[in-house]
Formats: sequence, structure tokens, C-alpha cells
Amino acid sequence: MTGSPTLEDVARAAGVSRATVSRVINGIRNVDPVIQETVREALASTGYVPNQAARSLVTRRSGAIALVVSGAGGDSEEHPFPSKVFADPFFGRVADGIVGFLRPLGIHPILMFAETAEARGQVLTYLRQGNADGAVLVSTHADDPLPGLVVEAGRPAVLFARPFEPIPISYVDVAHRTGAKLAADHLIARGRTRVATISGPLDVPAGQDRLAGFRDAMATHGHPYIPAAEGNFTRDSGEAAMERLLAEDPGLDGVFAANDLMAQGALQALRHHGRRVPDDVAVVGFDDSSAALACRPALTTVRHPVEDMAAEMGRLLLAHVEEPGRRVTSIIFEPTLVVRDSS
Amino acid sequence: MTGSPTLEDVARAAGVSRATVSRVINGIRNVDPVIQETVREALASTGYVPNQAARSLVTRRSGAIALVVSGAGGDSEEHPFPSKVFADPFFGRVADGIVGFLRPLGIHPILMFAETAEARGQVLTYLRQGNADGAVLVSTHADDPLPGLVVEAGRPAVLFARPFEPIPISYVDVAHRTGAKLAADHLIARGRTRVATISGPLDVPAGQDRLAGFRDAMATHGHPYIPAAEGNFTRDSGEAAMERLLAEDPGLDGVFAANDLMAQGALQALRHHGRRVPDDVAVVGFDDSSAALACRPALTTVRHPVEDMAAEMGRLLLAHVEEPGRRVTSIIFEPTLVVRDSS
DNA sequence: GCTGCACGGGAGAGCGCTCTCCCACACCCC
DNA sequence: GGGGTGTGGGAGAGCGCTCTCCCGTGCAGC
Repeated sequence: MTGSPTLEDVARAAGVSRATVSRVINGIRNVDPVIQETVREALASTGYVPNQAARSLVTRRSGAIALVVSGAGGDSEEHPFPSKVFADPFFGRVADGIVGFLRPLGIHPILMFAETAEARGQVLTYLRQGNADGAVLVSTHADDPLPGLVVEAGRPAVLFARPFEPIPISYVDVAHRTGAKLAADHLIARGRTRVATISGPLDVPAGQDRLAGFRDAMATHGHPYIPAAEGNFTRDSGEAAMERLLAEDPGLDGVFAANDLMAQGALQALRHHGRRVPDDVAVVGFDDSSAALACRPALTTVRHPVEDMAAEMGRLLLAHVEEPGRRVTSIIFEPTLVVRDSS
Repeated sequence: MTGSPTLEDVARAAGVSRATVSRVINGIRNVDPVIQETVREALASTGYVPNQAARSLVTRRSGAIALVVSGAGGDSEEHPFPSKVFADPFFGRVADGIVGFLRPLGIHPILMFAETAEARGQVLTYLRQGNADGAVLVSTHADDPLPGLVVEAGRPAVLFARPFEPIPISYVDVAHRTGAKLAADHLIARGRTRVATISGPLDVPAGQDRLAGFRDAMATHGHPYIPAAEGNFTRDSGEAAMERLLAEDPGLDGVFAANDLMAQGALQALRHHGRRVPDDVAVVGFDDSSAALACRPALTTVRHPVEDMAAEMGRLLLAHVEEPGRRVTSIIFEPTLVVRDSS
């Protein structure tokens, strides 16, 4: 009487057994339509709500999944708050995509940050306790140890972006090479002939592939040699890289930066050297992050379908939860070019 | 053997009863230190992890709480994704504050959006199913029906910002009047004598209080009449309001807008009318949102301690979960002035 | 008419945990 | 020494659900 009605109460009201009510609710096996109707009425009249804990106890499924933002922000020592991770709209787009897919299924992500070893331990414990059936991992660095740990713990997980170390985990990613090719084609279409690139760190896939893709595409346009300066995806490194490229070739008229932050730094360096953008030098970034819009001029950039990718992560994760031992898969999405004022 | 060890396994390994192991784990009642040590060893050697579902079933606590962003974005019909809510860094700050408080307690928020009636129903069902013990609600409109529904459902909840309709629910808020006073004092200190204000909608607390607080403060500075134009917290409404204020007094030299978006609109209108900011007209906003930094010149604005407020929401919610029937309380935070280039 | 079998329903055994009883024992006071 | 009191541990009853087993019924096939 205290608390909400249980299956037993509904069963009594409908004059059937607990098992039958359960069958109606879960749509398992055939139940006589007449009885079904009776049960539904009892369900409604009692205002029954299934107890998730009881259900989880026997099914060994929590029906929940974790959305883990991993390796985010090293500044967590400074303040008690985990990170400024949502300051980057990228994570907002991921959250949006995940929720968009999961919500119609009645499942809602548990938000976790894992930027320290301690936090990673918490995530693992949490998964092991069965609070969540699996995790969607969004790492900020390619060398994040969490994916490996989760796999080791035997919990289903899906990664955003190919892991640096090959580990048996499903992931979604964007076709970096295609994106770089879009940038190259665009610069060529804009009539640029002396083009250089600011690459990302060459020890991570995104860095390697964007550089290789750009060079390959430029080669097919008849430019076999493209100067490159390596950055590390930060704004300052982009600025420094641009300085080096300008020193090497003061007459360059096009630059592809492997992400928007570095492009932003490049714009700064170009301004500093009196180059007009896009008149003197066209600049193309990658990611379509907030930085792209904050730039002056607004940045032409390569955009991933982040929401769709996130939704796919959800789908993949559920597949792995449904079918443990399922083969890992990767799904690669095609990026698009967003043309703004910098090219 | 299959699956993880249970309490029973640990008890067997330690040569005690299940109850004793449970006592050691939960720190309930005295247990002989020697036995305690034995149990701890057994715990470690078996690699025991408590099953949260089983625990929840008996304690009637999920140990989880929901972070609900409510009434967000009306554009949800357009695309399958819930909202662009995280595009506003405000929500990121809230998430950060909540996580910063809850994580040390080993609890992690379940992220939910409730921008449609259907989504609100899902939130209620979710809470009723016992998936979460309570909810932290962040509404985008003051007239959001969700807080009332949650209270009605008898689930603990804490609100960000005072609800428009008085309902028995705890909330945190910022001292709008104090914030408005900070803006007033600042404009006076900058030597402004012909000051006007763009208010928010006067049917919501934030709109009313910021206007009243501003006028009161200006009155104490010897300015009994402050022209006001009402906006609705959007950028366009701010621009329109500024036009009206300029028409009424072309010689004004200071403006307080009740939020940053409207301030941004005001800047646009001022620029359009050839006024220089801050030389001719000083502008102060409210919220310290992303818009404040995106403005040109960067906006002087009133900032809430959002992270601290969010953390307090977590604390309040847990108190309500611990002690059902606890009296509702409100906690009001003091804002600070962030001086930038617009004043 | 009997067996075989599909079908629909009930009984009841857990899932892993907490928590209330209850009991054994040691200790104290009068 | 008897009775009270406290302390530490075990037994076992559930929490609400799912799911396997089993049983009764109806119907086709030989």
C-alpha cells in the first residue's frame, strides 16, 4: 500500500498471475488478447510503474549507458570543477547526438568526466557495478588510457575517433583524408597555387591522415610538394607554424590548418605580417568548432557530422550490449566543407 | 562462478556471514576489528564489486540523480536532436558545477532534456521508475511546467532560479537586485548621468527584479527617473529597445541591459546610430554569457557564480533525498561585476 | 480413441543485497 | 550468584521482478 503498486497488485487486480502481467508488459510470448486487455486496464487503473532496480537485478541490465568525456582538461587541479569541457561546443554536439538517438528508446546517458586517473577509476567501478551497461567514450587525446581499461574490464564501449593504439573497440570516425581533400580542392578552386599546410601532431591518426590526405589531393592537382609545419592543435602552435611557413615562402597564397584552433593562430600570424585574408592568403581549417565562427574573418572549415556520428555511437553501443562478443566495427563518416569568409 | 563474486562468495572466503560483510562494507554497527580486517582481505582477494541493482531494490534508492535541462529550445521539431542547449556555455557551467560536487560522492548525473511535453513525460516516468532519486532542474523559461509536475509526483527536486508560480520546491538563485545595483554603481562611477535600461520581460522574476534593483540603486544616486524599454531577453528585442531609448533620449550616455543578449542587440543599435562604446555610451549586461565575450567591444557584465550555485543545487537535492519531507529552502548567491571594454 | 503437440497460463525459484530479529557471550551491579 | 545490559555476529525474510519449468486445454493425425 505504501509506495507504488507492484506486479503482484496488478496481477490481483486483473485476476491473473504475476507472470502473465510481466508477459504483457514485455510483449514476450503470446497472451490471449482478452486477457491482455484486462491486464492493460489493471495496469492503467493501478498506475503501475515497473521498478527498474528489480528488473535490473534479474536481467543484469541497467538499461543505462554512460557518456564519458575522457582526458579532458588538465587544469582540473586548479578548481574543484572537472573541466571547461562544455566550453567547446563539440561536446555539446556529441551530447545532442547521443541524446537524440537514445531518448526515443527511453534511455538517458549518465554524464561522466574522466580527466584524471582517479576519475578513470571511478568510471570503471561505476561500469563494473552495473550502473551502466556500456559507455560511449569521447576522448580529447588519442593516447587516452581509458578505452583500453574499459575493454579490459569487459564492458561494452564505443569510441569517438580511432584510438592511437589499436585496441579491440568499435569506433566512429570522420574520413580525415577526404576532409583534407575537400580543403585542397577548395583552395585549388579558389585559384591558389602556392599552398602550405599546418599539420597536427604526427603521432596521432588525425594529424597523420589530414596531412597525408591534403598532400595526396594537392599532388593530383599537380602540386607534388606542399610545405608543412607541425603544430599540436593549439592556437599558439598554429601561430608559430604559420610564422615558419611564411619564413619559408613569403609568397604563399593558401593555407590548410589541420584544425580550427591552429587556423585561428595562423590568422593572427598572417595579420601580424600584413597579409589580408582571403585576398592575399586563403585559410581553411578543420572541425567547424566555435573557433571557426569566432575568427575574423569567419573561417572556411571542414565539418564532421558530429551529431550523426554520436547517434551512431549510441546505436553501436546498444548492439554491443545486446550481443556481447559482437565483432568490433568502425564506421567512417564523410565530412563536408563549410565555406565562410577566410577563403 | 560466472559473473562477478557476490556477497555470499566474500562471506565464504572470510568465514563469516553475508550480513557481516555487508556491515563492513557499509560501515554500519560495530564489527570486531580483527574480523573487519579478514573481511577486507576477502573483499580484495575476490575482487568484489557490489551490485547496485540489488542494493537499490532493498534500499529503494538508486543513488543516481537526474540533471534535467527543461524547456530548452523550441526548434526541436526541425531536427532529431534535442536542442542546441550546450551551445550556451551557461549549461556547461551548470554541468561542471554539479559534477564537481557529485563526483567526489561517487554519484553521476543522468542527462535529460525536457523541451517538449513528451520529453517531460519521459522525465517523470524515469523518476517514478526509481532510475533517479531526484532531479536538478535547469529551466530556460520561468513558466516551465516541469518543476510543478515533479513536485506533484513527489520526487525531490531543486530548481535553478525562482519559479514564476510559487511552488513548494527548493531553489538557488542569484541576487538580481544586487546585480542590478552593481551595474548602477558602476555606471555612476564611470560618470554617466543620463542612464537608461533595457529590462527583461516583466512577467518573470529575473525581469522584474533586475529592473527594480537598477531603479532603486539609481534613485539612491539621485536619479529618480530611469527610462526603461522592455525586451524579452533576445538579441533582437534588445536592439529594438535600444532604438526606442535613443528616440526618447538621444543624449543618453549609459545603458544597463538585463541580459547579455539584449546588450549585444543594444550595441548593434548604438553602432548603427553612430554612437561609440564606451566613449559616448557605456553598456553593461547581465549573465556573463558567451555573448559578453563575443561582443565588440567586449561586454562589461554581471556574473553569477553558476558553478557554485550548481554545486549547491546538488547539495540541496541530496539533503531532500536523505530526508524526505524536508522543508524547502532557497539559497541566494551574490553576483559580481566583470568589467570589460564596453563601459 | 489415443498420442502428439502447440498454446496459453500459473507456480515458484531465484537475482544480490539490506536489515530486522534473535542469540551467544561477556561484563557489571546489587 | 542472579538478573540486567551491552556488544558482536548469524539466520533469514524479503525487495519486485523475470524466466524456466510445468500443467491443462484444444486440436490435428493416425
